[in-house]
Amino acid sequence: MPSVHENFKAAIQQAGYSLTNSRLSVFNVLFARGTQSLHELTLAIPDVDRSTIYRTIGLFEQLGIVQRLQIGWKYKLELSDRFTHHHHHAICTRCGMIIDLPETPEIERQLRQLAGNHNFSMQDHQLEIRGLCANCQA
Amino acid sequence: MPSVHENFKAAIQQAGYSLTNSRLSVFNVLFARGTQSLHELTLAIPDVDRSTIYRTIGLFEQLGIVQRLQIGWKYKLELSDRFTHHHHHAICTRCGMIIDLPETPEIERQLRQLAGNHNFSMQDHQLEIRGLCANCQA
DNA sequence: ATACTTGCAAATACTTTGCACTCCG
DNA sequence: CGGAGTGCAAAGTATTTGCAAGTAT
Repeated sequence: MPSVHENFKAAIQQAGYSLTNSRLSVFNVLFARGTQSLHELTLAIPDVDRSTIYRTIGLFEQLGIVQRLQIGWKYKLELSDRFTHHHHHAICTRCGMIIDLPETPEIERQLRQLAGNHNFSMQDHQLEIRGLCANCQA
Repeated sequence: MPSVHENFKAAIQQAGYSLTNSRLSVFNVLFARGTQSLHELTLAIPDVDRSTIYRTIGLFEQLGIVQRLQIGWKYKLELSDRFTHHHHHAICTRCGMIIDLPETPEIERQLRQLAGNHNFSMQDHQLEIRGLCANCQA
């Protein structure tokens, strides 16, 4: 049972890239703090240059290590399903809170079928639900 | 049965805003050309200043007339469900083509239930499926 | 008439790039 | 050692804002 970090190391190296301190830092912050903006990431890792963080995120995205998540006008970053469990997002339109919702096999199955009906082969999907969280419904 | 344009006019005016030529142009281009980037929008309407287009899109989004759609790193704009039918997007990761998929009541029902299980009341949702289109599967 | 809108130009914010230097394998 | 990776600074894009002038109701 490989650990998360071994998993990360393998993802980087098997693709032929080096495991550097910058890349490790970015990964660690994403792992420790979860979903966040690129700006937050740069604040969390002041010793690594902004441009390096951009390049790192670009690489991670290409390798499927992180995914972007659109929240209204802005986007945030988080580790992909490979490092967390696949989940969806419920975003409260009033307070902005993000709740993670688990994937259900039934929904997954339906989506695959829907795509298949249109001769499209699904590799991946992203779902965002907007509405009101428990607090804001009051 | 109100026409699309009457519908638009009502949406703007009932919210207390004026129906101006700029706003009408932006709406018309979105209606005629479908999903497109803000940049494409400015090219299509050179007589309207960029900042006005930004402001217009901001207003439209706030009024629920347009929605943003994330395509990889960039976003595109399209009219919301109120002016088109609700649909999902399948994006080919190879050629970038976007296919519209119809909503199914069954998926809708499941999502609402999933949200409800977490005390979240769903107002709206957006789904993006990534994979390969028929051509690129070859 | 008058408050809402727009154009213009300038300020911000965000992202990418070239190049010389550093570090990993 | 040799090429991949990084910092720095500067160039590009994208987006927002203040204000004077224009316009819809």
